[in-house]
Amino acid sequence: MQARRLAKRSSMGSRRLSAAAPQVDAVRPPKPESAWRPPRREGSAAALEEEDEDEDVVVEVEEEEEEEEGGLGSAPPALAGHGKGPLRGSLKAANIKREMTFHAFQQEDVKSDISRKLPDQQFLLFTTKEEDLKTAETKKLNRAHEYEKENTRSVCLLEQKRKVVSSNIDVPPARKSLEELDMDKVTAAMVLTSLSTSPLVRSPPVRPNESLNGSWKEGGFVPSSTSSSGYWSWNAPSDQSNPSTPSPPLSADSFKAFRTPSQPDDGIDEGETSNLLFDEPIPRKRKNSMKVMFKCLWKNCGKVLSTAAGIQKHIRTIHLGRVGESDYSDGEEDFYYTEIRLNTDSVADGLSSLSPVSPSLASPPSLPTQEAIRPETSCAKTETKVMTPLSRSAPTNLYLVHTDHAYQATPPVNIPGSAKFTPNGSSFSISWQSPPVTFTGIPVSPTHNRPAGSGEQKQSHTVLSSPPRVAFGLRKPRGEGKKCRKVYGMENRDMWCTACRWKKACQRWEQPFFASIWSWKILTASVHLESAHLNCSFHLGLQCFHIDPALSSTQMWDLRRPCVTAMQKDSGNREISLFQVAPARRKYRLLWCLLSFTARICSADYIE
DNA sequence: ACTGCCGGGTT
DNA sequence: AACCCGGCAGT
Repeated sequence: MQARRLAKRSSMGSRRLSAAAPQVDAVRPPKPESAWRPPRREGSAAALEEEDEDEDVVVEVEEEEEEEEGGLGSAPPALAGHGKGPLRGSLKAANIKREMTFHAFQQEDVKSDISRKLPDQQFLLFTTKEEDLKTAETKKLNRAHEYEKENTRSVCLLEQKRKVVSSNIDVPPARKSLEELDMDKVTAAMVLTSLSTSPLVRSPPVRPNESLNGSWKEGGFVPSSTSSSGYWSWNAPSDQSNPSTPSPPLSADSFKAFRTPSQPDDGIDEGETSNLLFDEPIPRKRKNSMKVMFKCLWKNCGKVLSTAAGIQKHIRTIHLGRVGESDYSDGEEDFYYTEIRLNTDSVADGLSSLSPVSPSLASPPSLPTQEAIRPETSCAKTETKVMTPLSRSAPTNLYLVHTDHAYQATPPVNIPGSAKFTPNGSSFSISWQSPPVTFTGIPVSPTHNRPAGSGEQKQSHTVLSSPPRVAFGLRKPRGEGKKCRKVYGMENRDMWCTACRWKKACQRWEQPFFASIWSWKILTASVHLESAHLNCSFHLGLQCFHIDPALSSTQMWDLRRPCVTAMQKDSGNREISLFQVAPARRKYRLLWCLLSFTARICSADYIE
């Protein structure tokens, strides 16, 4: 058998190579492991520039962005040296953004998010576009009409999106321009006014696009026709909107958390970051009922604190062992905690579930997930349990997916068809978090997006109350999304994701990051690398991303552990702007992932 | 009939 | 663990 198989495969493989090539253009020849050495703070950062140039920019906005570059002014030390460096390129992600309902708006978010969180890190680079923004602003008026047009074209964009995608990493300008600040103020005012603040929602810098995009301003990011692009839409409605928030003014704390000491105040981050995450748009309905909590993601910890500072400290001192520097944060803590937003309504549940202990009990509605049932690593179990309960209240936690098999990692937001909660537990309906945000158009596994299917789900996923109790067997509902077999065909079996190759549930086409959209915070995502090599690919949502070894090798960030960052365009409609991976045992841990598309930073933690 | 993928076996 | 596949179940 084996022989047979091997033979078969080998032959296929060869075939495949040729076939596949096109798709993976982004990928570069595998690099020796050496590439993965632990990052050296300084030097390595060579540039990661992605040359996306070729890509046609779908969005006009981007044009501006690209120009800018100069603004990197205050890049993190690590980056600074590089000069334009690698990351500097503006994230072209913007292109995509348009496609997305979010539009420019999102981009900004992304940047901001990133910068915010990882100030030290390359993310700063992202922030960048500020300058662009400036320019944009000036042009804003002129462009306004253009944007509108674009919006109208949003639909077209969908198609286009495939064409373009590139992502460059921008070096974030450390500071905001005055203009931006003003804009931010304005925006912030708007947002604040409409929203109770949430960490997520910080004053968004006003971007040209944003200004144009009235939809979200209004009460929510309603998918305007433009949004049609539709992938995402905001349903303003619910209060649940995640972002809403937080009593605890996370703002300050939370922000800090993200910021690196190195760039403490630039307001940029804030401004930028503040952008909104998708959440921002949600304006109106924010209830004050939302509460933000911060949960430690450290294995077997699960501690939940009300402030980012608190959780950071907890992580620093307890898990990172930095007692002495308890006050100093380099941002690493960010990787180990996540923010959870609780709707007061559900707070009770959430809290109960939050407790590191016995969460499982808390979530009655949640169906028994396979995971729960399956024997898994203790960690996994723990996480699962904890998360499950949270799913309702704190989806973010769900992102942590631990599976026994990497290939089974569940996308953080895996919403199996009809809003069922999949066994993986991690799945939860998206609705929960971002009630306001509805992911409408994702081509991919539509099923995931539709929580609505179940009667329980309220209109438009808005609320994710509880997973449908459907008695779903252990068997995962059959995925409706694309599957590797269909996509690549039997002939290209090698191109299939490992899960498909092993006849397991396909993950490649899942949309793990959806969730990320709403939770701008670092999320633990299910994203994982398929192999231990840099030149491996990992799947985010629809796309299979290939890590470019070359870039990776040049981009090293000081995360205190080996990690690599790389910018990559995806070969398809989605783009991954930047991601970092750190080796975690044999696997690599995806620390952050930025999808221009989603404009969110995600972190994935792979647990063996 | 085809496809997805679970459950469990093999390497 | 990684890999594979029989066979069930959904389409």
